[in-house]
Amino acid sequence: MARPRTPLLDRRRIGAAALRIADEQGTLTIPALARELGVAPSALYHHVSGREEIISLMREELALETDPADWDSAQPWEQALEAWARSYRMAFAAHPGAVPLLATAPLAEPFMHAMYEKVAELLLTAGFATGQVMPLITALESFFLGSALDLVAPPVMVSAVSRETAPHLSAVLDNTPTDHRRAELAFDIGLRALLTGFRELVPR
Amino acid sequence: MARPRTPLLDRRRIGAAALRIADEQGTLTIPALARELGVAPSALYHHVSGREEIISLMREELALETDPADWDSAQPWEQALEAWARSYRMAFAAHPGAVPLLATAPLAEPFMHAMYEKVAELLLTAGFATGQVMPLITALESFFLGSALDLVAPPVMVSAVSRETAPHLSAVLDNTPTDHRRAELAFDIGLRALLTGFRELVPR
DNA sequence: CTTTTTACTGAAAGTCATTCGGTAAAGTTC
DNA sequence: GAACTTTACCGAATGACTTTCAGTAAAAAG
Repeated sequence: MARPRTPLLDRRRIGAAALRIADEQGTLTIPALARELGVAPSALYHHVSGREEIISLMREELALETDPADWDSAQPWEQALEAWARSYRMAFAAHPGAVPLLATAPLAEPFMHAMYEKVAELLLTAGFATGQVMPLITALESFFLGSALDLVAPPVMVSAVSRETAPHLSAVLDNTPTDHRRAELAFDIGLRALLTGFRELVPR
Repeated sequence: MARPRTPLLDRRRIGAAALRIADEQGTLTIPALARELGVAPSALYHHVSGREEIISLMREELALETDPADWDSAQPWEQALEAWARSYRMAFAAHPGAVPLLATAPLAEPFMHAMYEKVAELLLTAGFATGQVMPLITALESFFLGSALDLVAPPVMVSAVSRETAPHLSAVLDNTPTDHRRAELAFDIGLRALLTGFRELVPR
């Protein structure tokens, strides 16, 4: 019960386990994470500086789950952006319980740079102005993140009393699915709108 | 030191003080909030059920800060939506430190209903199909929330090393402001794109 | 004036993140 | 391969936090 013959922990395993815990329980505590890893809580601090860094590792793990082959910069930019969006969304949708933790977690620089470089090149070759590219990327990512949070947002319920005071809302909600398709529809319509809006921004 | 001659607390004061604390310190703790209110921590539990509810009160306070006169459903729908968006954004931008807490806070039903009812009516009279309205609202709100989170996102820095490995990103970042205009530009371009995208969705 | 309700205090319980000294195995050096 | 240094864990301890609960005295109600 001192040093194990083979290391039990590394940053990768910690991040993956933390993602599992947060996904199942909706929160992340060091004791729970240590239990999942079969280790004492204090052992974690030999590999990470603290809870914040663990959450960053989770975000990293999520980034690794987005299949990079999903979107190639060979395709026309609209298709490539859409593929990026869907792979982004799928990663978050696979871990809804962890989304609140991940929403504010900074992605470590090398990961971010790799992704942004790829998208930046895509948009530049598509003909967008240099000064437009970063705002476009940020706007897209904001939408992705907001949509991820929407995955765990409490569903809007119209009670009987408000049915009279909010007739339009009631009618609208009657025509809105209550299951997972609700968030999906919103994502689809928003993504489509963003892409058509972007198309008109390309200098000709 | 028992019951005060006039109540020191009510839900409104608690929410406002909590918003102040979170905004200044970036986090919210019950002791800090109690101190701000000149009260013992346990006193708060006579007015709210716990920390979660306090955060909802903060969200409520924020909603009250959006000037309802800012957007009238009398205007053409594009202008009204844009006004809604800007008042939404301004409220969040006024409390950047609190954004991470507020991002996942559910807004109490009466507030949400009032807002949604107004937007739903707007979109319905604009001619959108009933089944489209809620996805449109959700997509917009996702973008707003994501943009709010972007307000407190760490700025992307291109270190010297990545200048060679990420040439496109470097060029793009050189043409991107680093101050508050960064998030503002992204919001503007995203909002514009969403609105033009929406316009093409109206059944004729 | 008596009774009940209200709005607070103070102490205490339980959980959590984090630190630190100890320990034995693994790796390194000669 | 022996002596050392380093590594990767454990266990205990600290301090902060959220929440509960039994008082308490003023306010409000009857």
